[in-house]
Amino acid sequence: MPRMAKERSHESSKSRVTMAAVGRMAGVSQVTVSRALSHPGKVSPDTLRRIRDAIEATGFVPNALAGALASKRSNLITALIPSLTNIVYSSFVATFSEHMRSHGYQVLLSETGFDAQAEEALIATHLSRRPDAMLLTGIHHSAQARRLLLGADIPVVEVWDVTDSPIDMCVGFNHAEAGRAVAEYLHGLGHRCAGTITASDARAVRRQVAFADRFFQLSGCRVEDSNTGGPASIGAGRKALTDLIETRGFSSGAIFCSSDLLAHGVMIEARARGLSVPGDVSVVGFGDQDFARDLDPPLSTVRIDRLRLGDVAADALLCRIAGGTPEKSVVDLGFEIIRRATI
Amino acid sequence: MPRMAKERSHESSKSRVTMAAVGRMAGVSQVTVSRALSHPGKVSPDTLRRIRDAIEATGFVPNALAGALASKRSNLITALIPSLTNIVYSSFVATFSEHMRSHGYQVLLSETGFDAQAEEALIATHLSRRPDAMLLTGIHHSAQARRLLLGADIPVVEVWDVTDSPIDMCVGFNHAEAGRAVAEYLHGLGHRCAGTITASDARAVRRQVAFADRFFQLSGCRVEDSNTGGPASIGAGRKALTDLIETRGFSSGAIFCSSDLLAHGVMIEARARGLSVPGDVSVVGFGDQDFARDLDPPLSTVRIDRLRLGDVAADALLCRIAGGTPEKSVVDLGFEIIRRATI
DNA sequence: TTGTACGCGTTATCAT
DNA sequence: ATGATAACGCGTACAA
Repeated sequence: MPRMAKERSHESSKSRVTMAAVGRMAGVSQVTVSRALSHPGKVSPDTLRRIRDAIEATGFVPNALAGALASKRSNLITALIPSLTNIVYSSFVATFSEHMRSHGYQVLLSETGFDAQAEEALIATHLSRRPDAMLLTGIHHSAQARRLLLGADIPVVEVWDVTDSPIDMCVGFNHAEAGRAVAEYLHGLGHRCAGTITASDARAVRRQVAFADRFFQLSGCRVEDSNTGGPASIGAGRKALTDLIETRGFSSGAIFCSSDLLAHGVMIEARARGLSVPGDVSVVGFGDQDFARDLDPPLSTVRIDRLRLGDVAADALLCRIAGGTPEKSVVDLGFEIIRRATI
Repeated sequence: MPRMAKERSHESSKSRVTMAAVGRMAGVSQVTVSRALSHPGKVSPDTLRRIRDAIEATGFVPNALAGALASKRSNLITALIPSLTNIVYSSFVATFSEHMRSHGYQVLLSETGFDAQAEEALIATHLSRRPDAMLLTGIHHSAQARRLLLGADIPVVEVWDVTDSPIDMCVGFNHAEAGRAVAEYLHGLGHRCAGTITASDARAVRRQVAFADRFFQLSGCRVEDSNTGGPASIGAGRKALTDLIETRGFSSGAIFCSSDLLAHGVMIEARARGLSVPGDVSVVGFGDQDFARDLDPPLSTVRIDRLRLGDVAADALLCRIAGGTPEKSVVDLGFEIIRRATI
């Protein structure tokens, strides 16, 4: 009994045209197809044409998995951010991604939800894709996360914060300094009473604590804080002002919010309560989101150059990938207090 | 002269511990390590322990590229959305990603910037990673894009719109219907004069056109439109109301905005001009973003169940990946007009 | 329960 | 300018 040709036991129906197939059609070997794609100059114009025709005809799309496996370069960058829906992070990562894309890299993005355990798990998953570099948000990571990263031995940039001991490189600003600066600024403007509204974000809390300490130091006024217990939103800001007023004895003064969104909520709630801004309550946001200048009155805030942050982080990674050493492994981009009409 | 061992010409310093290495340390072969990871039940408890110890000791992270190449399953889903910073899309994709993650898939995300050419290029790049499925936003794609997708022969879901001829599956709602519904709703409320404010988004424009046609049909009022010529924002909304009033002769009536953000801008600008909402101008947004209910007055809008959209799209893909056939290849999720205090 | 052999589709090296 | 060949690190089939 004749043995039948063994069937492919593994029938997947996905795209199956390979460089070898393209090569056959063009009358060359697989290697030449590979060369035609990566070093067109090293292939004769005539074969190049035939290969391109064959690619067109077959709809060939190179298999980047195989390429990465063979070359040990995935052209993949991995990024972990706390939240996709928080525009502060998404706008930053959009810049970062575009910068990377223009250099031939794709960015694999995941949300950690501000959770270090989730981050750790994601780091492992991401590393399994063998990224050429990785971006993390913040400087606090689980011990295992650090171990994994160190073991992976790829460029890593931590953003939105600064530290003397980055895993590899870091780009951001000092949150405690920012909190203190706002305290000093408000005090300098004559404010003697202040409250804070803070979302549940560790960096926001550090700003708040620094603000409260410094403001107390300067004015002797104990700063009441209302923590939203969740992500920043306009609704959370309204609730928090209510909380400050109704349960924490806040009557008037300045309010430092951990985000512009909260500040916006404060403005709405204040108006609804018949309180004037900045007459009865002054408000300072954080982030200088684009709507801040468009509110009425325009919102005072702290500007972080998010786009620059994205670019600097991307450049740092690209530099290290190229084998270089960045001038500084820690870049403090600083911040800027923007005075508008709410203080 | 003795031949020296050939050097690895290809020194990359990245993580190089393999299953084979783990196997050596545990005293088993590479396959057994592979099995220990994917089918722990098929490995004796004792070797399983030794393998796990070895993994722990070496910090082994499996190479998903090699795995995908061998198994023809990448556990990667690719998604293309117009904008990362537009919360309407980012909140949807966050749900989608989380849903996929919980099923063992990672999502590779890119922004098209509402540009079909950019989309086409991104589709090719994404396909090179051999995703197990793909998500696209919208139903209009370049001919080449369709060709690529069809050739890739993977599940595809198109979201945020519906059509009778999806590439594969589609989940969304009918934009023209939504525009008409708002026109009818406003007319039913007694409005006889209306304007529109529209961002430069093809779907938004389709809603606007349908709205204008229907409203004219019902009331005889010619609907003036102000197109923002860019993405939606509060600032754009303020400008557009100004434009409507100062250059298009709009004095009072209802305004249908293509997004809640624009509507919010309209409310701010109206107040700044001493116009009352909804007394002088009534406003309807689109999207029901979470802040809509927190504005003062609360914003009327059209709700799209974005989270459900993300879940349904994910389930559709998962179903097809599992080899099943979804009950319906086109799912119309509809929309809901939410009346709050601005109309 | 475990191992051997092979193939996945590409890049790198060396030879022609 | 082009090709042959050997990795790359893992899954799958099959044998032991």
